Amino acid sequence: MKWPNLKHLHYLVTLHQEQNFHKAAQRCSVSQSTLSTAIQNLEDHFGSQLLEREHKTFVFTSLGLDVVEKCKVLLQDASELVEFAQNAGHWDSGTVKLGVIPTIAPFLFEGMIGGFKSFLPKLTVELQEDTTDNLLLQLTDGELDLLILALPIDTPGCKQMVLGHDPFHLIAHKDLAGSLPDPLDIRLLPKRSIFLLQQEHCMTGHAVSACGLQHQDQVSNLAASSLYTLVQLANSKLGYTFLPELALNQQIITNTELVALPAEQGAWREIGLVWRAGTTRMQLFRRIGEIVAPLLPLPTLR
Amino acid sequence: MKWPNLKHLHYLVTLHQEQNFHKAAQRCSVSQSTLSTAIQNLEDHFGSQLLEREHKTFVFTSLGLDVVEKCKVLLQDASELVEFAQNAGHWDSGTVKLGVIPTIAPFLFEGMIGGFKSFLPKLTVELQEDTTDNLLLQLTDGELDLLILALPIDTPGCKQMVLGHDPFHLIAHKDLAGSLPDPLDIRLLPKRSIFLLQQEHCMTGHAVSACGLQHQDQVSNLAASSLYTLVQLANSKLGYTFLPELALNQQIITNTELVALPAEQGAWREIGLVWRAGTTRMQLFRRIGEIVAPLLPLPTLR
DNA sequence: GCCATTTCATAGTTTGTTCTTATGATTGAA
DNA sequence: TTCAATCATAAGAACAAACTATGAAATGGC
Repeated sequence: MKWPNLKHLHYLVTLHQEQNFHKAAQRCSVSQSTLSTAIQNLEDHFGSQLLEREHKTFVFTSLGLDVVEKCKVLLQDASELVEFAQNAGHWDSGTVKLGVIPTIAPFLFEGMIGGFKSFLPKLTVELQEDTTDNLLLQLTDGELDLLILALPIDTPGCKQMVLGHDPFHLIAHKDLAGSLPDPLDIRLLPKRSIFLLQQEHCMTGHAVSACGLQHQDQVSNLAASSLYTLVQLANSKLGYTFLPELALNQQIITNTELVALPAEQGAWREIGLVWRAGTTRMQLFRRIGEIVAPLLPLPTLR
Repeated sequence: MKWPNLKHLHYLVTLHQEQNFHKAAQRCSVSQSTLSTAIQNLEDHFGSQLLEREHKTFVFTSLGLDVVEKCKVLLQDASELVEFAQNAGHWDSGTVKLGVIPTIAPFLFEGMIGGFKSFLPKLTVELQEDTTDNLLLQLTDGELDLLILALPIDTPGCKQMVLGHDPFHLIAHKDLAGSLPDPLDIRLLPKRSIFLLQQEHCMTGHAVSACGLQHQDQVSNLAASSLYTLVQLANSKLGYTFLPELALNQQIITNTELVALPAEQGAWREIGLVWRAGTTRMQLFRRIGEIVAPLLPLPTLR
């Protein structure tokens, strides 16, 4: 058995990601020619074509694509092995690359960093903020190890662990709050008066379904890119919005003219951890869950 | 990320199996010093001890043992990747290392070899005969790819596929057959008159449970090591035995004075395939199952 | 159409890693 | 004490992987 060189398999994966020899070589800190010959050597070793080259351009063959996928898994496993050995088997040390969505991250980072420092002092945590879709891609590619997302969401090949609930609140300027229907019925609000985030933020979908806003005319066409924008819009009496309690707890509407009104029963999103099925670091991830859970809003009985 | 050399990880696994630098080096076709320094380099790379050396002898540290286990998995995955790429994605070529238990192997080998030649001509099959326990160990270690076993049996981490039934028959010398109770009731046979295989053959357990022989005095203390021995014992009028129909179909009692009597209803073993959960070669294994199944006894309605 | 640019392949050389042989050092058995 | 077994170490040979420089084919702007 002639074993392939993991470094060269990594070149192959990077080439697939960059679709360009030069850029891939740069990312691997080698010269373009090194990467080029390494790929050719892999093809020789396998005795089959991974790329179809034609006139200084190339496409991956379907075998090549399959091999890339398998390489990603193999490299992931190899790096977990090295991490494991380097941490001398200590489950609570090493590095965790943690991804968090933007509607959770700013309200949780401070508490998490403190919690990790106290309860997992040997652990290095690298935090990364991005949308759910991007984070999930990076998770399956091994670029991240663990995600904090809003659930429910479909995560094929991954395991979820629910950490807590995060209820939505209707946010209104105090001058407008008095004229709201009582009991609160969102369907009675003016057309286009509810501001939500851009579609790529999963909170929009969760708020829509949790608050029964499907097919409703009340949602504004203006889509904000952050919760802070929503606060500004509402504070300018331009309309209403929804914010998660997590954000309210972090004083997001302090120093504004806004008031928060409990949305209807059952209007919440769940917050949970997501990791690759088949990771070897479940014990660590569970511990992280135990640290994060108390930072989430307490369940209120209503 | 500095990637470890898979060849060196293989050295480590071999050292663990041989518990001796010299022998391990021989098996890897390198010099003893090569292996010695490779292991030390691995330790440097990991920054932790894999072996405790003392006075020219050594033991694996508990970390070392854990690393060995992970290495086995990694090497297994790597070799599957290489096989896959070398077969250019052709599911029906390459090599399958197939293990079969001794109470099945001799009666199936001829038909299997013919079947594989006809229906999977590009496939190389390496056959190996051993007890269930040994085969399962080799399967999980990646030394074998696929097993043909008698079921039911517990196979953690593995998937099973039932191929067919193999009914047990009571075997008696023709001079003794007339004096058997009618209808046949095994509990009426003389004490210690039934010969079975040694305990390590799973057929013993299957015959015992299928024929209701638990806690029965009829089983002899003499434990045979092969079905051929059982035939000899029965043929010498020393007592009775059970044989699977699979063996009878292969003329195991031709040229003897023996007759086969159908054992009671429900007295059979199942024969099935077993492979590692998570293999990438299921399609091939299913095809192999389709080739082997017709070689097994036809289900007879009784 | 022409020239600059982009892109991947190839050649020759340098660098670095891996392996071998030879040797040393320690232990236990004869 | 001597011999055999066992693992570690050192120095140089063999091999693999990297770099620089260059070539060749296509694309795009002028």
